[in-house]
Amino acid sequence: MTSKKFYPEKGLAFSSSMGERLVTELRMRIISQAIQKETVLSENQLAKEYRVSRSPVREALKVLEKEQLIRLERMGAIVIGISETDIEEIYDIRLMIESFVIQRLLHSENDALLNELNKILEMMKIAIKYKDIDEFSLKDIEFHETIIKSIHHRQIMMVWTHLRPVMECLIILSMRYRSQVNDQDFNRILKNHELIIEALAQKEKALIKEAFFKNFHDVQNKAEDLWTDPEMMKKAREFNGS
Amino acid sequence: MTSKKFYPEKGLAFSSSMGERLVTELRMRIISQAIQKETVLSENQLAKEYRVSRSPVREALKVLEKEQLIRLERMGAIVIGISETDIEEIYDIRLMIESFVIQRLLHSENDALLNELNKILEMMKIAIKYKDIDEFSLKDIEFHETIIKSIHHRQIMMVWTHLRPVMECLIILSMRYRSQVNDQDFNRILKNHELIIEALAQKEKALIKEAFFKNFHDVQNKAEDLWTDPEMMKKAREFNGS
DNA sequence: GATAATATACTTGTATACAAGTATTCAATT
DNA sequence: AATTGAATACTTGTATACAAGTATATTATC
Repeated sequence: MTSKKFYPEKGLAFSSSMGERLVTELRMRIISQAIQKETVLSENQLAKEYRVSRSPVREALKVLEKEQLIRLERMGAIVIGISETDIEEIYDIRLMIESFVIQRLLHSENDALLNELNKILEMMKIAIKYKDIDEFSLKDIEFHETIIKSIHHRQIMMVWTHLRPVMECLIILSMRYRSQVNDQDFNRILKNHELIIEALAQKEKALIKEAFFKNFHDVQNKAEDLWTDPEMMKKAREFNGS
Repeated sequence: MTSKKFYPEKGLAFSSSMGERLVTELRMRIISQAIQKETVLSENQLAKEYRVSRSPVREALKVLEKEQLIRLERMGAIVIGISETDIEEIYDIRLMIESFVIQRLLHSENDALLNELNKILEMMKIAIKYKDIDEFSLKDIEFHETIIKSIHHRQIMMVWTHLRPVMECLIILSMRYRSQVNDQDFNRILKNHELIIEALAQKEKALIKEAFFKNFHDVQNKAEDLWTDPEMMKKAREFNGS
């Protein structure tokens, strides 16, 4: 791949194919508006640009279409991108998933889960300490994924898996932005996650819901202007660690 | 494509590529257990079998992997198939989606929707009258899809779109089975759908939920032994209209 | 006979070639 | 000047070729 990468290397699996790398990179470029809405992408053009053959490009475009980031038409793929409405709706789905998961969690043992969550939380703290924002974002997502995984519901997991890549980009960008604007946000996020763990330990539905909602509110609303301000987004896109 | 098709032709879009056709056919074969669990599929073998090149096969396998019907490994794709737990879980998701939709529907105008639903219901009746079971199944799904579409929520729609193909197969097979075992089921299903329309017209939450749940119960539980009895499944698979 | 090395027949990932279809351009004709 | 029509430069869908890696089977060696 030729030009500057916007998606963090460590988010990728060790041995990922060209196709997979292309997907993550294109996805990040579309969501961060480095590739603008309505742009027409063609397989040949992308193949040339990223110095690969059409096969992996084709594969990538199919994935992005399923994520509704592009529209595959007869002559070229049209970039759809992400609107503010989309972001709200994505959090609708996340809320749906996590509500379902909470419900199930009440009826099952969760010591192993709490242990795992504490581990991830500690890692989040370290990431912040060393100002590794991207790592922090990835661990944040891992935190929630761990909770979702714990109920062993394949179909819920599928919905999550399908949603995750896009949400991951949203969170990475949003966190990069915050790290430049308001450092203190991270402390609150850490606190929220501590609260979630505590609430899960007590197994009280109301408490758990409250903890989740609190985190939700914090995550969802804090970076609103990022998505409308091209300058801000440019900064977030080109941010590279500390 | 060479051998007998299990997926109804009319479920396919007019101009679908080899890859798309392959997906629907393989999906149906896996879900209906014509291809058994643990079977190892290779791109070359499938290409030879269906007389196409590796490209469309490859494309199809990628889709089936996303649906968790197969597992792509280094040497071949392993068929996972669908368990009874999976079916339950799929209906969990469907319930989640439809609950969300109901919630939204209460706050919006729905005359156009009711009209559309009545049209589809009438078509379902005609389909039954002429014993076109597959058409009935497809219309049943269209009925629910129409309701979901009506709230204009792209992300909910994405979850549905992702879930639909597998559910479509489940419903098609289940309906084919019922048509051989108990004709009267269809009348009840029709009644359930009438009830849904009426409830939606009255815009009363409790009533709507009841109508949906009633239909759910009927749909979910009636063909349980189909999924465990290979003989039954064989019949459902090879069923071709009246 | 048991084990190690090699040969082989597979597998996928990527590159490329070709066919069929579509938008565009530009010139000829009315 | 407007419109038709052919040439062209694109597009995707599919087939095929090649490289790199992996499992299996066979052979050679002890």
